[in-house]
Amino acid sequence: MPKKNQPLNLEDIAERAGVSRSTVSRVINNEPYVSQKTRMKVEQVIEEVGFTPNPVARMLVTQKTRIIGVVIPHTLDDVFDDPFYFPTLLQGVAETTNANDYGMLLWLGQSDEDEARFHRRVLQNRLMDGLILVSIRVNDPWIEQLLESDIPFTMVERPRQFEEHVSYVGLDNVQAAQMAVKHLIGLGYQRIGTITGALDNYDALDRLDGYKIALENAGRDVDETLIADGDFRYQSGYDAMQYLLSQGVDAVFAASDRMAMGALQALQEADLRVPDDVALVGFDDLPGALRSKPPLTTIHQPIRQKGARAAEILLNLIEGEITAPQQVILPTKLVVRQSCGGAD
Amino acid sequence: MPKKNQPLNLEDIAERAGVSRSTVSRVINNEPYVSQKTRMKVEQVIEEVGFTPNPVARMLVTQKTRIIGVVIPHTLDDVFDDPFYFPTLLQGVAETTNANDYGMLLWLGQSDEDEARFHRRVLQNRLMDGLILVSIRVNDPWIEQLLESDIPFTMVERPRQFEEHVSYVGLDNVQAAQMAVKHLIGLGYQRIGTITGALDNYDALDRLDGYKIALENAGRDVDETLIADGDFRYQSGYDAMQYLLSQGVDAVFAASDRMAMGALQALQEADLRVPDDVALVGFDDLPGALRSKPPLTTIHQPIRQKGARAAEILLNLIEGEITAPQQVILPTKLVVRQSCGGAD
DNA sequence: CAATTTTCTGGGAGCGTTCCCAGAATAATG
DNA sequence: CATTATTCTGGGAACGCTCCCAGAAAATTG
Repeated sequence: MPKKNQPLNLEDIAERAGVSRSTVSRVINNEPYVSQKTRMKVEQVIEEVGFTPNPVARMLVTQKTRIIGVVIPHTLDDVFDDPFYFPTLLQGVAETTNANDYGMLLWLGQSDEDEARFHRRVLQNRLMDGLILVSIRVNDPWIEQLLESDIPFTMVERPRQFEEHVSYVGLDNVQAAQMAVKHLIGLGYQRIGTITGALDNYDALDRLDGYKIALENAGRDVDETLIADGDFRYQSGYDAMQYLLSQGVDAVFAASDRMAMGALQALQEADLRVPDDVALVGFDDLPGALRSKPPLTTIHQPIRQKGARAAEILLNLIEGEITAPQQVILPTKLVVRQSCGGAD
Repeated sequence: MPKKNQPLNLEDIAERAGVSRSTVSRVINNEPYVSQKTRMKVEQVIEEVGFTPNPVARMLVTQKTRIIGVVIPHTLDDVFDDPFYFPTLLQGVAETTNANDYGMLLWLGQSDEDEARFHRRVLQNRLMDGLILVSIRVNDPWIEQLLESDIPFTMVERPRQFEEHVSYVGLDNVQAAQMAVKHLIGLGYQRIGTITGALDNYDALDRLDGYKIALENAGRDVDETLIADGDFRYQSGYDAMQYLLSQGVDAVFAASDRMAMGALQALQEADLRVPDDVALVGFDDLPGALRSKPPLTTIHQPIRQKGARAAEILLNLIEGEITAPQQVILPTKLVVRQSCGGAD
């Protein structure tokens, strides 16, 4: 028998096993009401010919694809100045999807593509049971559109709009930034500046808030001239640090490690020592933070878990295990190294 | 009219436009033999209700999914010591898939998952028209299995087995490594060592070959004691450098920038100056190479294009534009910075 | 052991498309 | 204006599953 390249189907298996299509289907889906004997026979045939049911046909009837989308809009160049974050997050998502036999469709916004087109492509492609939104900008229409479309989705930042209607896995950014700044205050620094992340980003806003709150809690005034706008990237940290030096600071909280490293560079070029002349705290705890000179005091965040949890919530939403939006805040912790001083 | 949440189908559109299902299908697929008048009418209705045809139903009949898979087997921890590579490659792939309205299904092998299970999940999931294989290890069964299964696929490294049967986009690694080492020779270094990549990786093998060839071409003997095994990662570069110092070297070619940076660290700790005491050349031209101290001489490779081209070839293969396997070698170039000396 | 319940099995319908074919309408021909 | 060629249109069949229902077989009852 010439086995032509085998798109076998249920009926073929049924025939070979001497049963009906329906029975084979029952066996495959582990349904009850199949006698032990026929079940074994069918399983044997399936094993023999290496049959896998056509997922597309199944999707068509069940109206479920077992695919989730991961959307990273806007060009990645921003995100990728810290290329560590994104792959780690994806690994977290994959952890969950792999374990639950879901697929993961990745949507990367292209720099030269207009946003509307990208939105349409993703939203109209009705191939996904749900979506994970990564690094959504403040006021981005994604959230609203998705809420209307009633496609289940989760975010990996705490949004500020629609917060109670949206599922997300976030950090206690405010709290974390507060910890960092409080630590600097505790060490006796007087003029503590900050380098913010891109202020169209939810995390950046929260970290800035945390900075302010920490100062206020310590009974200090927030000096707006000590707040330098950055965008999470190395270069912006470098530039911001130069500005802050002109303002006079003795400590700086940077909203990302990449910026802290940029700041470090600026300080070194100005022949200033860290932490003796200026203390530095970052955020993220990148692998490189450990190796910088001096090693960077920073806030550790569990990126991988963020992805994994976000995917878990999404799957629960999809499978109707839960129906109300779910919000999770993952813990961060302050990792004290040498860049903030006070260790000795 | 209470618009219940709208899974409209062709027939619904047909009704509203006063035509038949078939005609609507023709309009959507831009087929001829539709009168201008009805075409306009149908298009208007589609626009009005915002209809998109169900992709799953379409897949079922056309037997095409317009989805490609990107497979990164094995745990990513290796790959992610250099997290830059992988996202950049994905961006390249996305460039092509976005432009051609394909989706990109990402498969990340999980560390705790056995390989066989992973293979099955990806191969049996007949949801992809083709695959891109990233960072496949030497002798990995993937290649053979895929060749048998006649699923179109491309690789982003030049494999050493089945080379003529496989489509790939690679680098002229041998040539590139040769350039690097030749450059060191030209600068007069005498004891030139190398730190290899993980030797179960095709690129690593080629780069090692290039190193040897360069020495031979210069009429020198290859001294095996000056070849230190690394695995592309920072730490391995550090360790290997310490070994090479014990052997006595005045220049080192590292098969990745990450390892070169690790080596740099080892050199600094040994109070040796680069390039005065030991010269260093890396591979990859990571963004960080520019910022290391001293800036790293390295081989630049077009990662993003690699992804884009691999995807292009795959789509051609899928759509039958080409049928024979296609091999592409992308150019690399030597970027001379300070770490190799001779600049002044 | 007849009557009822329970387990098991097969076939029809349907998911929403595309493809194919036949027939209607229109245009081009002698 | 009859005939042929061409454009246009609609409906059946198929893709490969799951779901539902009805009927057969087996197990459980009084």
